[in-house]
Amino acid sequence: MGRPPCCDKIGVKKGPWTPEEDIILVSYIQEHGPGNWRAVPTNTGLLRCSKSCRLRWTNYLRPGIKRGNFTEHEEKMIIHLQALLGNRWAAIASYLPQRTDNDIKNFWNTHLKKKLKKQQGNDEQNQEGSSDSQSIPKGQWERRLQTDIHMAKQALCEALSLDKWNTNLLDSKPFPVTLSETKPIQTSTYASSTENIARLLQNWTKKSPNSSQAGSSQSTTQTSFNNPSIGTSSSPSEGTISATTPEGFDSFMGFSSSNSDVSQSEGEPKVNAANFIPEAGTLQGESKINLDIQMPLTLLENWLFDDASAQGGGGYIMDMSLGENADLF
DNA sequence: AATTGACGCAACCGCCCGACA
DNA sequence: GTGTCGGGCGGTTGCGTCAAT
Repeated sequence: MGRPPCCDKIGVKKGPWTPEEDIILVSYIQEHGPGNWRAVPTNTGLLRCSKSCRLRWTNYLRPGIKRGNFTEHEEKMIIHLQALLGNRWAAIASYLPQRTDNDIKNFWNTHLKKKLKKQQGNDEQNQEGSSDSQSIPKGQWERRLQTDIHMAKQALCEALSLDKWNTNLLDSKPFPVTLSETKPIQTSTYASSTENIARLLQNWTKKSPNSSQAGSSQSTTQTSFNNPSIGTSSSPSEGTISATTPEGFDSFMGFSSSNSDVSQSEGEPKVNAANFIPEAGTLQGESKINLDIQMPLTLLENWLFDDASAQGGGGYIMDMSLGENADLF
């Protein structure tokens, strides 16, 4: 059987997070950086499992998360990447740094799965048993394997160029969300707010410098979020920057990197490519596909390119269904 | 206005893997 | 070489919201 729970269930709170808990967690991470999740509940006094803290941070509190509707552009990227990578949401998410794997997974399960099924239902030459993503064609497995091999190579490359990375990190663009950009806290829409709680917190800490939690972390508010080397420098993989990946990937994929779709719909603050922040990639896709960014055209991207060519190029990617993709192999 | 079913999302659970002693 | 631990990932569930009846 599996391992015992990461923490005893007695006294561990479950369910939705409260604003207070969020504030405590973010304050702590601002001071200490993400990582060592085991110590978070004990050090913060949060009655939460370490996993719960980590998930809350990565899926909701982490700076740079884009919420709200998926754009058509994102949707098509997800469809294609899912066809290539399968349900490896973390890997897929690394190409959409503003989205969490959980978000993508949910979006896939609630929207795209149905959409594709419907699409294939309309397809006259629909073949039995091959429609769902669960049954992965043999060729796709081979590609997966090749992806993994490639990732391993990339990891080696990265390991050999760590110093360069760290230098780049320190020179990298600071966390783009400034206090002037933040909006007033809207407590009434807390849970579903499109505002990132971290932004709220930055605003909050500014507004209430006397608060014990915020006060102690205020001096680190900017530095922690601005400087990715703080608190995360212990992990080499967390020092990677994926900021250029989506752009390069987008442009490669034929999407306009200046596409306004990249920015947010439904009233969210616009986030352009320049607003990709190191943490967004470092804390999300982590060590795997982020490695690809060192090479403008990775093997994976070459595959995509091959696929595009095989399909006659143009906007095929946009319209490709899973079944069609399966036929490629 | 009340009920009900569908939908979407946040969070949890179980398993796996790598690091380390 | 082995066991333990911490972290990550994918699948699943629970609950709130909203539209249809």
